[in-house]
Amino acid sequence: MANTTIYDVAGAAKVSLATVSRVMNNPEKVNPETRERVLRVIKELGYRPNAIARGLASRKSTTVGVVMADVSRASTSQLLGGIIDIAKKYDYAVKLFSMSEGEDIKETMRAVVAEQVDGILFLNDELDKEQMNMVMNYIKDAQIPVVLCNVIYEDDSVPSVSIDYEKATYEITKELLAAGKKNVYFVTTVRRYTINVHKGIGYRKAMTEAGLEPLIFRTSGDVTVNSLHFEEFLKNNKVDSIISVRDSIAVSFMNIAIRNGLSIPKDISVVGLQNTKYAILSRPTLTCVDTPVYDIGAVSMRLLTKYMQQQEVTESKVVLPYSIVKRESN
Amino acid sequence: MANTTIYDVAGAAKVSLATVSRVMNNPEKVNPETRERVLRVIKELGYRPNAIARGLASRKSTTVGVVMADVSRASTSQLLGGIIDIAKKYDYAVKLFSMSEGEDIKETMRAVVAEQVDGILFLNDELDKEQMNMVMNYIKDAQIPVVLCNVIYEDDSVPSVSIDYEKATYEITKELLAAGKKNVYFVTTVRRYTINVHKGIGYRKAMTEAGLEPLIFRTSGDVTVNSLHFEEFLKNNKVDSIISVRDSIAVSFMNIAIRNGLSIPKDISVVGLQNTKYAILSRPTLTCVDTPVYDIGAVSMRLLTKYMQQQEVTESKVVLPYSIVKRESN
DNA sequence: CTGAAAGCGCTTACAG
DNA sequence: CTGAAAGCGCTTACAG
Repeated sequence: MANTTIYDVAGAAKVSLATVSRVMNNPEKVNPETRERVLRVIKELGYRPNAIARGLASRKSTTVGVVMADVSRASTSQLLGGIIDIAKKYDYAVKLFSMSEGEDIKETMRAVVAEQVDGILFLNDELDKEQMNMVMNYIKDAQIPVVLCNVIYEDDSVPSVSIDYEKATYEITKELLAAGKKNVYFVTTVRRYTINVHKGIGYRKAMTEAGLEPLIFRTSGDVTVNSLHFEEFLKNNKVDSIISVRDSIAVSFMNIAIRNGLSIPKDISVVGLQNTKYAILSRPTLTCVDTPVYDIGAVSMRLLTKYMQQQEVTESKVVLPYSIVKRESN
Repeated sequence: MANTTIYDVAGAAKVSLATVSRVMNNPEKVNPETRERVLRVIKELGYRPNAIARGLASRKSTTVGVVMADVSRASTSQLLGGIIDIAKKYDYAVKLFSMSEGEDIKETMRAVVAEQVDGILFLNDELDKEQMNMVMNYIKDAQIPVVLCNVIYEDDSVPSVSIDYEKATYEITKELLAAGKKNVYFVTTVRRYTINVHKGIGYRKAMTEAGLEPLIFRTSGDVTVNSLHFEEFLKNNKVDSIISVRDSIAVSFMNIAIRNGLSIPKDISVVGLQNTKYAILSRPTLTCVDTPVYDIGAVSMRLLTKYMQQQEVTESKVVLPYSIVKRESN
């Protein structure tokens, strides 16, 4: 039972291997009786076609490549959750490729292509414009469908799924301003992730419209590092509210503020832009823009199946809705 | 440049495809001059062998299958981080398979085998004994090397990597008892994950040795659910310390306790058994057994490469060291 | 050291 | 509706 092949099935069902293959791929072209007989044998032997051989013969691997920067980031794993569920539903296998900082990006892309994936889900939002151009051109040359998954890239020809980060951040900034806040800081990462850049644009817009100077504070995603930053920050700046690109950074900020005798939200309002589990495990709980990360993953995967199967796509740039979850921090 | 094949390389280098293949797989068998010539052409054309074709011909896919329950769990993604890094180093591709609750386990295993992976990393610790037996037998029949990654299974013939959860929990329970605690509760999940069961064994042992009755409280991993549980729990029980199988649950507990006017650690000591980011983002910060999850993933993958390449393995059950990180919560 | 040839386990026109 | 045969892009004994 170790390795049943199509020949074994053909032999046991007394048909040719071509017929077995047809039963699996074009059942309607096979006489119902023969079909049933073959199906029975397949079941009996627990036969599953060798995916590699099938891939070579059909020139389709029914595998998608997921290219990401870092799995351990919460958003990455949430995206993966959505991707895997939908991939399973459509019978695609999922191969993972990481592009760590400092590694050869082109080499990784070459590996992805060599693995013969039928489509690519690109989740790495840590590349700069030039690198993105290179990667996208490479994929285009290889003629592999691609969907950007929670990554912003200014080229309308590349399909993508995300939310309108600019608008969401604009909106929540307006809310803080409407509540009478003046010194609204935008706390973002030192690293320039594409989506965080867009959050920043929305924030600036709201501030500028209100006749205020944008106030931006950059810090590390590493909690041990940003704690020290925040002590400094609070000492040197007048601040009545902050908007943080990451929930964990917002929570870290709240902890420092409270330790320094400040009260949240009385002295400072705090909002996050993700709505992860950190937001409900903090004290006070964190008001957030809710980014539907799992859905972004799921929808990307679904969109990619359409491209891989040459189905018609009406909307190549999907913008999912978001909501704002009001909690205790503002 | 879309799809360079071995024939293109052979043609351009004026050798047969067999020689090109040898340059890639057994370079020492090729005349250095020819080898250099071929390598130059490979580089020029940006050639990478079609992984699928190579897989079929060599009957090795250089792919490992990672079988897990749920990607979005923090520990899963951390394990994945270690796995991916090492897989990349050894030139293995990584394919993901999820086994969600209620799905057909055998069907998933059939899929894994059909995908022709060279080895399996099994991360799903949510199966019961019977299910594990079935899965392990299936893998054995298929003759695919497997390593259990942070999963406990009582069969010494199956290689695995984890820490000694029993001992770690025993130790930290002893520490609490040594500090004079009497009502030490073990807070675990309703679901019986294999590693949590082993944590429980260590806890019971310490309690029993101290002549105390084990006090076990089961709750949900879902914060909105366990918050309510904890209110009830605090009302009805005398408790001076808790040990939680998950950091997030410990943090949730602290929040509820503090909201109910209790002080941590003055009234209740709290410790976690993971050491995730939750432990440093809580107020107070959480004392933890530090489980080196990334390392468990990395070491599992390394171990698996040895099996896949028929290298000798001296230690099939790897038990990694852990440490205890003292913070503010006890 | 190198090439011709068989074969990996499938799919897919092509006949019949 | 079914089978024989070619072919997918490689690897690997086998000759030479």
